[in-house]
Amino acid sequence: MAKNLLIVESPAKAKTIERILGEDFEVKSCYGHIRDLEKQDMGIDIKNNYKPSYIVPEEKQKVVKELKSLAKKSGEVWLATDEDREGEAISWHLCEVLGLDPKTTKRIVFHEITKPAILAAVQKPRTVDMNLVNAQQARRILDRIVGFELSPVLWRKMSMKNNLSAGRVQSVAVRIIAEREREINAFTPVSTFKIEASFTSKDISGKNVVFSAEGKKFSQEAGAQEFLNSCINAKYSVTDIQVKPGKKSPAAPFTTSTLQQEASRKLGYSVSRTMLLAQKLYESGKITYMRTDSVSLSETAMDNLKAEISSKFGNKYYQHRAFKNKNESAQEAHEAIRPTYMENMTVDDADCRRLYELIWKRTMASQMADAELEKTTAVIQISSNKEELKATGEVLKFDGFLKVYREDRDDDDITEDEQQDDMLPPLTVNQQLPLVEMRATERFSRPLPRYTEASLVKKLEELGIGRPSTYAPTISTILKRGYVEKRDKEGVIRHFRILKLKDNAVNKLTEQETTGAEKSKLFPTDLGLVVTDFLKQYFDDIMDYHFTARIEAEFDEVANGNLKWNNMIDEFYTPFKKDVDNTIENAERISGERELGTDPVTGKKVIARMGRYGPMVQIGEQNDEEKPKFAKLKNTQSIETINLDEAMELFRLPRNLGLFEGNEVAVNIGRFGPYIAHDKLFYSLGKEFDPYTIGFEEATPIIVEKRAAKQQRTIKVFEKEKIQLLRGPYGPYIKQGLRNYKIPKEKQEHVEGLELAEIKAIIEEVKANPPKRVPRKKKSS
DNA sequence: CAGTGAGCGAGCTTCCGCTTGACTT
Repeated sequence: MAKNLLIVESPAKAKTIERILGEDFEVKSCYGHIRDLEKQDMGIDIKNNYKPSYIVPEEKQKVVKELKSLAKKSGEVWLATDEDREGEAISWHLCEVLGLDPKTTKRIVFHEITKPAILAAVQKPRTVDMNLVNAQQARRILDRIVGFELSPVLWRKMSMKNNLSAGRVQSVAVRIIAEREREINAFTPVSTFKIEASFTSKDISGKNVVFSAEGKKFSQEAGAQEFLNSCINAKYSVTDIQVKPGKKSPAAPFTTSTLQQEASRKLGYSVSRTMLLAQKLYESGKITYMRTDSVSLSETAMDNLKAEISSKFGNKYYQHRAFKNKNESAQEAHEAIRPTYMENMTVDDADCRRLYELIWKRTMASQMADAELEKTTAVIQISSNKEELKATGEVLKFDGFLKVYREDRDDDDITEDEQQDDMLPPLTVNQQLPLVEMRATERFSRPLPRYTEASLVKKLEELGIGRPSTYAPTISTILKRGYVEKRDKEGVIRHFRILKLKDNAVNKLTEQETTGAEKSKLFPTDLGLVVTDFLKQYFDDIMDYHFTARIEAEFDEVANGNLKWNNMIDEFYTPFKKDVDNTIENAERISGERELGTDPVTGKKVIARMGRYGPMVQIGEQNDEEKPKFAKLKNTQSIETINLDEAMELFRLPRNLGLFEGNEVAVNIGRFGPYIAHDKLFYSLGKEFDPYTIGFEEATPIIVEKRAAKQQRTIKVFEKEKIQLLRGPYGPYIKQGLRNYKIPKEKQEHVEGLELAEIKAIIEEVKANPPKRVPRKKKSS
């Protein structure tokens, strides 16, 4: 009898399942979706009740062909795609393409790749759930409509029109970044003076140790001053000691989002790097599937963990825990991310090791006992006034899960008053405490930090926007489109005041700190800000943070069979299309224009705005008799924050530094950054040079050095034929005009001896057999 | 590689969500 054919989405899963099911089944993978809407006319027949037209994309034709021929030969086809909306749709598309009847074809589901789960699934097949499929079609069609209607609006209305795009997910992601930036710009720090005193007491071994206690906060320096004055010559004694038990519980096992967050905080990985490494671990069978929103573990895994924890740390450290998903949008088609075998504490692959160990620890900790703490608070009385001081300390009584893992937190989750509690020395009520010193330190409130890739993912997940498989690609998209940039920001120096009471005298001093420094954060570009404002103005519905949640509720209604998908789409499309048409008709071009003031020399208006090639400033207007002068903004500047002085500074380029070897030395900023132009040649300026201040003495050595370096790279030149023999980073090569030609390996050894005829032959050879072009790897974060 | 900032308008771009692929500048 012919074998059964069982189709899953992932090839790695196929292998495992084939082992479990044995001889009767051949298990194959369809590699995700096999069909998509065609691009012509959006792939949707609006007039015909939104009828979708699907095609098998080029890159999927091989898989589809193979599945078709296997299906023909097989006894029965089983559909085992993931148990979620997308998985159901994939099963239906498979029916359509393989000529199977969705009403009778066996459809099975499982959430975990374990023998009991899969054998149980095979025992109770169902058929494709068309309501769920329709919910997916509605999702797909709505996303296509939003993306393919909105993007062209941007092409029409933006002066910078190079493949701009808009979409349900990406545009809201940019909005999140844009709004945070504006909050930060609008933030005014408020300072307070916090009282902190340090005392000495004896520890258990009788040694004198210093500990600190905190008091009132004052909003003004005068209040703090007055308080410290009142403490001169005061005595301090303990009036009360309270000891309270506390506990800490471990976090749930990893989902895609929490893995990305922790790998970012603990290992400094970008979201895409985390996913790349996780994919490698998954493909080599080391961890379970890495694109998941589920926090649950399989029974098998739980048993495995119990045994592992008990044998490594003892029964006391084990605690059974079943985690529930707090996230309403979760579809839970898979397990949480965990090691496949807990007995493997690490992996050989050095690249993957740190991520694996992180997953191992988090999984382990999730089934371990709470950590037990003891929190001590001592109240300290001041003899000369009514205020009290409080000293707090924390002692770990039982480490529990902290033995293996401690979760990191984002800056914005840590409240201002929180502090790291250390141990207190043993204190007794009525004990007199000698004061070391008391300080009132000025502290400034801080704005929320800018988003990292990972904290953006966290925010998107909270809003139910995007899916585990799209978090990393979404970030790549908004970076690639130039809506957002990932970069560092240097901090600025700020002074703060300290009032110090020591030896019965109060003194004032000023210290400085760096504030506002950020590393690898997401900043909106002017393009991102301007496009966000535009979309918010004309499409506030789609830009609403809860838009996705709202339509998800409707997709659920479709999935439950209470709503027809075409009706749902029509309800959305009719008003949306009206907005699109109205915007195209009436909206002004997007410029983000901001008037900065007037040029002190000419008295003309100075304006910052978006231009054809990016953000810029201009003196004068288009209609003036004289053409306006233009200058590009620096990378770190923004239309929103640049002031008149900074703008005028930009017009100082190009600068002429004088004559060198009889030719002018000019400095300017071009398409590729700052450069020196000299004798028709260009020399890029490194980061260490500032084009606005660089002088003749600094500029000429750059010319000389770069020229020498170029000489070194040049092996031979044939002026007449415009052929150069050069040394590049990949070895010697031939350059004729603008084209480069690779020199065959066997001839690279003696390039110096290559003659013109031989070189020409190589060029002809390469032209005749052009090297296969590999699609350039997409730049990812 | 290294200007530009306006308009004409051919032909093109674009979405989200599933999944991995394969090779030389």
